[in-house]
Amino acid sequence: MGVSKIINRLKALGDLHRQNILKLLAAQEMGACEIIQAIGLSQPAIAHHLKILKQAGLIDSEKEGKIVFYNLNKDGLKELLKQMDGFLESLSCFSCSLPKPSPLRQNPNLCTEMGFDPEVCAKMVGEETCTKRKRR
Amino acid sequence: MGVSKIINRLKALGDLHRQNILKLLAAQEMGACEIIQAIGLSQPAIAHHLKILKQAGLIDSEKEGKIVFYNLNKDGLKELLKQMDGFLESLSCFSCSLPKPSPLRQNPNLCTEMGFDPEVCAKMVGEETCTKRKRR
DNA sequence: TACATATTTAAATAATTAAATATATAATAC
DNA sequence: GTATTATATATTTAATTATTTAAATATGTA
Repeated sequence: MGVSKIINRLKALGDLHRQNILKLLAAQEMGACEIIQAIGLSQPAIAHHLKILKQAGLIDSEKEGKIVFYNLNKDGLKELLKQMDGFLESLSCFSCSLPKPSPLRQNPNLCTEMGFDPEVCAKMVGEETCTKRKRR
Repeated sequence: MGVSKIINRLKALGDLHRQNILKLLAAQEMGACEIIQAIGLSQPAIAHHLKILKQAGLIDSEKEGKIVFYNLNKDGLKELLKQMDGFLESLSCFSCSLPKPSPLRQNPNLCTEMGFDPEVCAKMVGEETCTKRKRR
């Protein structure tokens, strides 16, 4: 359950309604029908947002009778913070190293000639993305 | 510059192409034309993504001659981590308090009767959102 | 004039939403 | 007990809206 990918969590958090739902759940546990009333969207729309938040591992649900109760998944939220930290770490955000200058600084014509080193690209974002496109 | 809202930053980060651009810039500074070749999207599409990242304060740009060079905005990225931490803090993710149970636990009929306390709602997500909808 | 990038425009795609429908549980009638 | 009705939520469908994209155009620089 606690293994949602960071991209899904970021997308889930990148919506104001969903952020508001999280804020409500921070105040207290809520049944779905309460969330509908509080947010003011239709029942299917709320169900949709709750599903996205659940799949992202940001909330939990528990059914009691005909009511489904929702709560924050604090572990999932904390894990997202760790994921963010790891992502920024991978971008060397916490090291003081100055960025390596682009080869274009030395030779501005390089852009039309050969462009960015495909090996470095493949290393950063994966083969498929980088080799797909042929030089013009 | 360093004051982008968290929602814009989350939206900016919630796209795989844009994450890949950040990863490329972690390896080195790049001219826009290099990024185009590395990612394999059209020039206008890359320009669009770069604009979104710039507006979110996640990258910087510097023009030299006809080439625009892009770099990570490490301060912006670090600030986002702080914003995330603050957001989770506001959700009490780091306190051990058990969530207050929904009043529906006691009285399952409350949902059709009166629903969620409008005052708590307003406090969490703002007046507009909560009072808009009239009780049925 | 040629090149690098940004902007505008229009098309394609994806996300959001509400209406309609389906499922499950509870309450009531018989 | 079984049937019936009502309630809570999920799912499906279709419409709307926002995002992404490429083609065309504009701007700035060598």
